[in-house]
Amino acid sequence: MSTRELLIDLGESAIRTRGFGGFSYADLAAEAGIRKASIHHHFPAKADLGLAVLERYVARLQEALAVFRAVQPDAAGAFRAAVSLYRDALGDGSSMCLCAAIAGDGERASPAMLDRLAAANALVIDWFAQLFRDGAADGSLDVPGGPTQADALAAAMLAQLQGAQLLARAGSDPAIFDTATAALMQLVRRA
Amino acid sequence: MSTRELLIDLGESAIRTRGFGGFSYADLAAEAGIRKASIHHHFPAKADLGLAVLERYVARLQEALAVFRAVQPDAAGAFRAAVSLYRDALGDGSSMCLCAAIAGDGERASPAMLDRLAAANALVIDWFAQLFRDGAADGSLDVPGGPTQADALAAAMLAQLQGAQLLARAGSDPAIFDTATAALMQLVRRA
DNA sequence: GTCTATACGGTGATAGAC
DNA sequence: GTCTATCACCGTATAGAC
Repeated sequence: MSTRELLIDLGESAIRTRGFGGFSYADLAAEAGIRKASIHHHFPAKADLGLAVLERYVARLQEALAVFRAVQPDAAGAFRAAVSLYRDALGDGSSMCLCAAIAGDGERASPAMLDRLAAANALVIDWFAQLFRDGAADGSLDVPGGPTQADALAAAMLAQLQGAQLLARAGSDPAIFDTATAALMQLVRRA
Repeated sequence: MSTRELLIDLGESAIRTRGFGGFSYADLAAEAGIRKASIHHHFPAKADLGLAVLERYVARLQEALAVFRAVQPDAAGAFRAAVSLYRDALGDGSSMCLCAAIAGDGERASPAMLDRLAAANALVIDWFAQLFRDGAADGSLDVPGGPTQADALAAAMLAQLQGAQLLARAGSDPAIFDTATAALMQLVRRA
């Protein structure tokens, strides 16, 4: 693995556990086993690293969501896979998905990062909305309000997932995520 | 108003818009019109200020929730009032409720603050749980799953509200909050 | 690509005068 | 209670040798 890739890995992990403002090049250098100045060679400014982390993350997220639709037999299966994705992002309870982590720590991210963040949220919401429409059509999901409510429900779904991560991390207990998502999952899942 | 109170006001506002790690004594001093050292007189360490902000906030939150139950004719009214409280916390779209803000910016808050945060979340969840049980009993709320699901639904409700704030701030648009909460509100509100 | 060395502002915090 | 002055440290970032 290239040093650049390693730095993106470590950067993503750092952002997801401590926020974009919660780590320094010194931290990263120690973890990577190189010096601060070497990081600046790959990412001149911290915002450059943040953007690289975010862009790779969004690309992977988009890919993962597409795979869910491709390999799962129905909308319900893809839905469960997506919820698992957010649950897994919690790790031991100190981490969150990158979007929630960046949104969480205020305005420390660069404008370019905030743009990508908004685009990433929109991407996920659109994916859920389509999923709910398909699920209502194929009968695998019981969408309250029917297909017309798919868009609002999709935004609610993402808010639910990110909010559940926030609660779980505040309580340092990943199990909180399950409690906080069980209700909406039951509503959307056919018995 | 005492300087101490003023500092707590400014501190709360700063935390809710920029996170606990997102403001400095220098910022606060400029806003308050005094010097940094004067702030240290009232709050020797930044964690002291953070704790004071959090404690006052929790006390006020508890009071507000109690008032909702007292003045609203039924559980549905109190429910709507609580949702409005979280909606109003957004301000122009750059602010969040204190709990979401502190939970959001990683581990910059002191252990004492994180303890209070967990307690505050539990307080709100318990309030919602009781509300849902009462609403199911008085018929003003249509609680999915009935009173037995009140606890899980209460956690989901708080996650929904905080997540909706996160999304709204990420998009710099308070209206996103309404979209992201409409679905769950419809589920819980009797037609 | 990585290093040493350094610049420079910001940060939380303290001492002591008024 | 507020001030000036000062502190040690950490943050991002740069220059230039190897």
